[in-house]
Amino acid sequence: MRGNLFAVAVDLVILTVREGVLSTLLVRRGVAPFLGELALPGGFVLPHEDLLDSAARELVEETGLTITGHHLEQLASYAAPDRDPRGRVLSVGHLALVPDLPEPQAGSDAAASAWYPVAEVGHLAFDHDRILAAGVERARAKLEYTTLAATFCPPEFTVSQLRGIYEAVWGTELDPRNFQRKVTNTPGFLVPTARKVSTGRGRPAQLFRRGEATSLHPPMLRD
Amino acid sequence: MRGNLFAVAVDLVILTVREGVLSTLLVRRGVAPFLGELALPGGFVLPHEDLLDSAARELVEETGLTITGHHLEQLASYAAPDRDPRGRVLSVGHLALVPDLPEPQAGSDAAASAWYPVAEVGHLAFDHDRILAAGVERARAKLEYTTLAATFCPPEFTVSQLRGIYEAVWGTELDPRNFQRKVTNTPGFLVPTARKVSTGRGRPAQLFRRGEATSLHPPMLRD
DNA sequence: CTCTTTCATGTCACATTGACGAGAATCGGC
DNA sequence: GCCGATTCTCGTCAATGTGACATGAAAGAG
Repeated sequence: MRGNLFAVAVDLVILTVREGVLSTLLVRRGVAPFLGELALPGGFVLPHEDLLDSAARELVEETGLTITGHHLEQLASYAAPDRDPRGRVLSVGHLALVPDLPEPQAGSDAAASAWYPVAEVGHLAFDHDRILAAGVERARAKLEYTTLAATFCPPEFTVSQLRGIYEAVWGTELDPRNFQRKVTNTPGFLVPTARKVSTGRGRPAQLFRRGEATSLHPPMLRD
Repeated sequence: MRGNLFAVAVDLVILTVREGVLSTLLVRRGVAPFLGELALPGGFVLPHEDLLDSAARELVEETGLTITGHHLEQLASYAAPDRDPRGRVLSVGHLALVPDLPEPQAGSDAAASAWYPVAEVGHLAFDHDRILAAGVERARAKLEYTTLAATFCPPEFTVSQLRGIYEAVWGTELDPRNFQRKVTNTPGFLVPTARKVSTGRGRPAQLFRRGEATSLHPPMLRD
C-alpha cells in the first residue's frame, strides 16, 4: 500500500476538579524516550482496537474508571515528523472528564501516576503540552454551551458544587445568585433530588442529579 | 517499537457555497477499493510531512488553491479496524472552507473531481460519510461564534452575500434587517470598502472586506 | 439568642434579539 | 420618462436574558 507507516498511540487528558482546582492525571515516564519526565497517560493502539476503545481501555488502566456515565471524546491528532525520536508516531489526543476520585490510586498499571493542578504543569514529554492545552481549552469551551460540567460532579450535587466546577475550569468567579438562576431555569439541566439537603456551614442546599439536557441554550457566557 | 503499524491518510471536506447551495468537492475513485464510488479527496501522508501540510498539499492538488487566506483545520481521526479492506489505515479528516471557485477545475490531479450539493450526497467510499457529516456540522457550529463565514466569500462582498452563506450552510432563512444590524454592529467583522457599490436588481449594496475579528461575541444564534 | 455563613428568591437597569415599518436607490417594463 | 417591483439601509418596539445588587430563609458557632 505505502511504505511510510506510523505507530499510532492514544494519549489522554484526564481532567477533574480537586478541592476547587482543575487538575490532570500525569505519569512519570519509566522508559526510554523522555525517561523521568511527566507525560500524559496513553499507549499504543492494539491491532483490532478502534481509537475510542483504546482510549477507554487506557482510562480504565490508569484510573479504574469505566466510561459509563463519564465523558470521553477525541481531541485531535498530532504527527509532527520529529515528535518521537523512535520514529513516526501519530498520537490521537483524547479528553476525559471525571469526578473527583476518592483516592488517587494505588497499585494500578502506571503506579507513577498522580494528579497535578493544570496551572502548575510545566513542560511535558513529547508534544504533550500542546495536547493538554487543547484539552483544557476544549473543556473550557464546552462548559459554555453544554451541560458537561455535571460530569465533574458526583451523582448528586448542589448548585454550589456545580458553580465550583465552572470557577475552577474557567479560573473566574461567578455570582452565586445569577448562576443559580441560570442553571435552575435551564430545563433539563438539573433534576431536584427527593427533597434531600446537605450541609456545610450555612443553610442546607438542595441536591440535584443530572438532567437529560446536553446543550445549553442560550449558552453560559464567561466574558 | 510495536508491530501494529498504520498507514496514515488525510481526507478533506472542502466546502463552498455555489449559487446558494452548500457544496463539497468529491472525487470518483479510479483505483482498487471502492472503485467507481464517490469519496473525499485525500491521500497518504508523506514521510516527512506533518498532517496540516499534507492536507494543504492535497488541497492545492485538488483545487489549485493555496491556503493563504483560506481556512483549513483538522477535524478528527478515524481508525476503525475494518474501515479499509487493504489493512489498517488511519484517516485524519480535515475541513477546508473556500470561496466559490471560478471554474470547477480541469486537468488537475484528480480530474474526476467535482462539486456536489451536500444535501444530495449519498453513500461515500470508506467511512467518508461520517467525515463529511462531521465537517458540515463543524462548519455550522463555527458560523455561530466565529467570523469564518467570510472565508466562503470573495475578497469583497456584500452583506447579502454573507447572509446567503449563513442561509446555505444552516439551511435556514434569516431576516435581512436583523442580520445586517448584527454583523455591522460587531466590531472588526466587516470593514467598509472605499464607498464602492455593486449591483444586482435593487438598490446597490455596500461592499465590505473581512475585518480582523475572528470571534463573535455574542454569538450568532440559529435556534 | 444573636452573629455569621450559605442557600434561595426577587428586583431593576441595560443590552440583545426577533418581528416589523418605512425610506432610499436601482432596474425593467410601459 | 414614469411606475412598480426589488433590494439595501435605517429605525421602532416588545420580549427576553444578563449583570449588579438587595433581602429573606435556614443552618451552625459562640
